Amino acid sequence: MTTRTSSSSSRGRAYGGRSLDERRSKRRAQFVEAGIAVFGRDGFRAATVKSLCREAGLTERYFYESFANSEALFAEVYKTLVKRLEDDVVAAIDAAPAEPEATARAGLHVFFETMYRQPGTARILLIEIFGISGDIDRLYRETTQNFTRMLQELVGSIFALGEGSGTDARILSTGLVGSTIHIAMYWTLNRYGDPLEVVVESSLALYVAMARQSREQDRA
Amino acid sequence: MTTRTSSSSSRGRAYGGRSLDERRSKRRAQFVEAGIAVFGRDGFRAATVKSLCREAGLTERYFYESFANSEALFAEVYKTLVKRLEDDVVAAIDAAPAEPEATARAGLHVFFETMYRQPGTARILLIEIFGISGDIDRLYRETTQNFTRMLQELVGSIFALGEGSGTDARILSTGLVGSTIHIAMYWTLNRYGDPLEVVVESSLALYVAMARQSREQDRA
DNA sequence: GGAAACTGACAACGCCTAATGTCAAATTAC
DNA sequence: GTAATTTGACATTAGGCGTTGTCAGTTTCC
Repeated sequence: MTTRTSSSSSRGRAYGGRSLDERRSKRRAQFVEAGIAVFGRDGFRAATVKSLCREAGLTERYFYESFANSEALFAEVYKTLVKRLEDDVVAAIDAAPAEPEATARAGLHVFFETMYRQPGTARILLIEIFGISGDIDRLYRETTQNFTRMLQELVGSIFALGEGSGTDARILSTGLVGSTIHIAMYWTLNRYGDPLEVVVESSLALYVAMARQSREQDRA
Repeated sequence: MTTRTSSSSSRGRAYGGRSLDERRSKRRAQFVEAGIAVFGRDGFRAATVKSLCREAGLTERYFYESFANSEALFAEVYKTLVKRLEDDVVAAIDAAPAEPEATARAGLHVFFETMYRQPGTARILLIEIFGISGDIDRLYRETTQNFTRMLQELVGSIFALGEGSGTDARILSTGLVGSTIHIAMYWTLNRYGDPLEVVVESSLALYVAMARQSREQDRA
């Protein structure tokens, strides 16, 4: 039992010109990058704490300083990659002509391009995420729901996914997101055998078809 | 080094009124059923050889008689469940009115009903299948491609997924299959919060929309 | 300059698992 | 009936992994 209080001056002093918080968060970031590399290359199952430490150039001790276990790191890695992708997609959408189809095309282009240029990211976002644990399943579900909601707001307001004949707009959006994810998965698992543009246009076609269908049903 | 040849009469005699092959294949089947139960309940990662043996009511020895490891059993379990689902879907399609939309609806209904009634099956087919190993990834890819091909043949010949504006029919089918899978996944992870019929109709709407789109493009 | 905190390399403990081996009891063939 | 095969329960081996601990060397604070 230590009597040292948190107000003690001996706690968290500078080292190497950096404060404790700075050092800690830098190490944490190193582990996240290491996780992106290792999980993307070897997969979650094959990744060990030791291999993550080796990749990060740090020791186990600092791993447990920031993460309870490798699953916690994986969750952080996943969130980081989703955030980066989301930012890129939003940036592309903002830069695109303010027209529904062009907007969707721009977003999809960035999405598939990322999957193509960063196979590790693709593996983590599309494949490794499944079957790790209940918590990770929940993370996936929440993330996908966020994306679906974003899709409904960004594109859905223009594309107008109407409800007709016993369908549900959220499920329709889920289906569209799923078609894109699955095409990406298929593309990734097939080592990117089809040209990027064909993949983008095919994926886009589903959105366009659904939008047109909804428009006609709104009219009726 | 044994000098016993395969023609020896001492090899594979009857026991309990059954031949060696019968006993072996029965044990094998027991393990497959146990795998369905355990993988579906606990997931692949949490399943151990011992737990599979306990569930099957057999010992490790017989496990290794039929399977090299738990991954091999998982592959067998997956194939078995896919086969059963495929048979059910085909049966429903054959029994449905020979009209495109009714056919698709019947198939989707059986698919989602199975996911609903057998959550373990849903978990194995939709979630556990990912990230186990490269071999299992390949199995998933091949299975999905088979389903996609079946979709193109069964429904695509009527729905006519035409190629227009730089799209590819196989990728479109992949997208449709993906939308269905993803809706099922979302539905499963959300503990079946939406009514079965709404899920079926929403999933169907994507096929119908895509078919209509293709028809119009064929005309042009 | 010296005490205290920090770092990094590595040891070590304990746990779990896959996979193989042992052996007595049950069953069958001759 | 008896020898050989089959079965089932259990032991054993070997190794990997997560996690915590040790300790000498470095940096900082006063």
